Amino acid sequence: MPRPDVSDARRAQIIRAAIAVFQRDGFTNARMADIAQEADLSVGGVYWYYKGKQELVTDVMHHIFTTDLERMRAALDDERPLLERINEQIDSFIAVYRESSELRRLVQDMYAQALIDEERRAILAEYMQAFRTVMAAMTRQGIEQGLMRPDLDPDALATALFGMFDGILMQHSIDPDAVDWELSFRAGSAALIGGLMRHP
Amino acid sequence: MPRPDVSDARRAQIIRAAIAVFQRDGFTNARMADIAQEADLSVGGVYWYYKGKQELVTDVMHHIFTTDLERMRAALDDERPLLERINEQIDSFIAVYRESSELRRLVQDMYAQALIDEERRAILAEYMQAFRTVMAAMTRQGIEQGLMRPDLDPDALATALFGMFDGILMQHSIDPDAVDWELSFRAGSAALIGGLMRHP
Amino acid sequence: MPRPDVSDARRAQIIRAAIAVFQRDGFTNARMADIAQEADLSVGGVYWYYKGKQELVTDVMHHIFTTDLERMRAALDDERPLLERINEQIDSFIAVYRESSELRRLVQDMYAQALIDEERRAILAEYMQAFRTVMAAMTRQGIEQGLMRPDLDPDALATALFGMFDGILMQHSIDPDAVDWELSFRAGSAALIGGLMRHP
Amino acid sequence: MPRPDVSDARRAQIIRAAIAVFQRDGFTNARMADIAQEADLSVGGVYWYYKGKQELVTDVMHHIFTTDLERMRAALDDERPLLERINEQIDSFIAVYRESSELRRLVQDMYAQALIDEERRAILAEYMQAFRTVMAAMTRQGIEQGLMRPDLDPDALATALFGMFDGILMQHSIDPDAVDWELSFRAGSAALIGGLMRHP
DNA sequence: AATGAATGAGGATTCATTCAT
DNA sequence: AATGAATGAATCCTCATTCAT
Repeated sequence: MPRPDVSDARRAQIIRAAIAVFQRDGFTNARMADIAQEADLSVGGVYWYYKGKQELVTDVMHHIFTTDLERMRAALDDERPLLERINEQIDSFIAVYRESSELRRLVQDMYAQALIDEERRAILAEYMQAFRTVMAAMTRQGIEQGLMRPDLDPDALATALFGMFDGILMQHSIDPDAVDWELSFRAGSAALIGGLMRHP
Repeated sequence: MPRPDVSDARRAQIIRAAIAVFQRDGFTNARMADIAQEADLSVGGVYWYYKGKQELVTDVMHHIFTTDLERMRAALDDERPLLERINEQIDSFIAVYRESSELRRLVQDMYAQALIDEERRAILAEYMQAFRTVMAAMTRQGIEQGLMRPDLDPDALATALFGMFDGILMQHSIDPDAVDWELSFRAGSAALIGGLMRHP
Repeated sequence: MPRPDVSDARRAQIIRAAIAVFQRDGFTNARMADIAQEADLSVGGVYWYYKGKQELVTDVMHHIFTTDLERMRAALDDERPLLERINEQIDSFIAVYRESSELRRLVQDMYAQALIDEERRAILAEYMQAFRTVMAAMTRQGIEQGLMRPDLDPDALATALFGMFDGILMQHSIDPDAVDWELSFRAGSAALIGGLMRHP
Repeated sequence: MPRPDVSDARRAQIIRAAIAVFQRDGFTNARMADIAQEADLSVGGVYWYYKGKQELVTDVMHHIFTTDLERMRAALDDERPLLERINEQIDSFIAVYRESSELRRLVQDMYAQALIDEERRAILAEYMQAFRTVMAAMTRQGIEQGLMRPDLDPDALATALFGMFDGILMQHSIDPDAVDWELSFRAGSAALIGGLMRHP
């Protein structure tokens, strides 16, 4: 009678612990021993499932972004009216962050890591590109449908919109008391999208 | 006859070296020995002027932001027409980054550091607040002057605008080939500010 | 009906795997996990038959030398003419090495181990002594039979002869291209034995 | 007033300590911390002078062989009678080992290392080749001068002779009580060289 | 003022060994 | 009998910091 395979459970358990420790201490300061303890494992136990700290960091990054990426890609094939979908994207962006704003610490650290490590940079680049692709496609549809001004640059605007969201969260994580991120999200996107409309 | 005090020159020399090394390797990976070498000093020489790595990092952060902070504060007391001053802010933001885009690596790292170290968080928070204050004051003036819609939230919009700039640069630093930051800057701010106007 | 006892087969299987891995990586670098894999067993499976790495190393050493030792001891009771037996020893030494020169890596490693571990030293000492005993006995017979010069020291010459063989193989294993071990064997033993003869 | 440069002294001090520890524990088992302690330094102190354990091992190997190598090479340019020089080589080989027989442990370990590490193999190969070159050159001179039999293979005999010396020491280090290495040296080389002579 | 040799705590990683199943 | 997940002690190496000169 073979024992049930606990590999997936263990890996999940380790990832959960790693996220917790990385959030608290940052990728560089985090110690493997602490991750092991947080995962109720020995150091060697963590190494049974992960080759090393690098791989753990990379896997955490993938793990963090996977859900978001899938949602964004799904939005591309959506058939509903444009403004509805745009607002849905914004709403889901807000919802995700509201539920797990503490993950922001990780994202911030990833941005720093990306400048030093090529593999991590590539992961982030893929994620960002996916978001921009969705936003740019929506703008293109808006232009085609006559909703938006025809002289717009969809890619530049997608970059600006994603940047706005990201930059607002950044400020919130640095100074939570001074920044009402949700209000800024809504005000900023309303103004920005308003500026795109043909007859505002 | 006392020798001339070279302290300021030395500190500047060390800061310059530290910026170079921090940019290349990140705050955490950077080694004091490398900074010393870059500054043409011995390790002990660096410690003569700086208590330790922490202080050096902090000082670099202050140094990086000081110029920007002063320019922004000056804009508040400016008497010229609003749109002119807004555009000037945008232009100078662009100019600064164009000349020293490699400093972005440091900023990104600072964001990560801020989540771990309270003192560094405070420095960043101050800088961000200063920018938002300037932008919000301008929006308030725009509303008072009847240029902009009266239902706007100046603070939220300032957060959104600063976030947009910062977020665009973030994307550019992660994926330079995929992001035309200057175009995104101009397209984004045009749309955003356009959305604020009473009669666009 | 009890299952057939596979213990001996398993041990042989493990020894075979251990020899392969020890040859490749050396005793110290070799990992139990690799030996287990090579033996198509789990790590725990190896430990079922062997108390630990130490015992495995020791057993491999015994295993390697057993065949040689038995052949040498047989030569002592041989009734054939002296020179014939000497040449046979030399030929079989050559034959053994020709067929399994890769085992030399193990022997070399054993010599190093012997200096650190007393039990392993004893195993080697026994093997070497057996060879010397055979060679010395032959020399004594040669002197008694009037073939060789009466002033010879049989033990010293046995040491020299065994050393010569061993030392030639050592050089070959270090620098295979520079050393024709078989030629050196034959030239060396011809000269050495020639120097022992009464009327050469 | 600059302090005197202690680098050479320190390196010598570390090498001395490393030799002691390597002799006692073998290259692989030896711990950097023990070497540091033996050298009256901290671990970091050792690393100030040596990049790592590898470099320390390599340097020790070079250090051990340098003297021998130089003596051997000098013998090639010697103008004295052949037999005198041969005997001198043998005598000096004996003298060196008599004074530092405990170094043999290191040599033995090097042989084992050589099978695993290419750089170390090359160091040993160079040393062995140098010895063989000297011995072969002497044999060639012996043949040319009519002292030795013309059908000899100088290279093979050089290999055999060096092997004999090395192999005798090997046996001595494994079983000091059973092996009179000096006697074996003299008996073995007398017989071997006797076997080379034209009119013995 | 400045040097740079020296310190030593800290952290990632390895691997022989164990043991619940 | 056999598995293989899990343990944790051991060890190499790094680097911020100190201090005698």
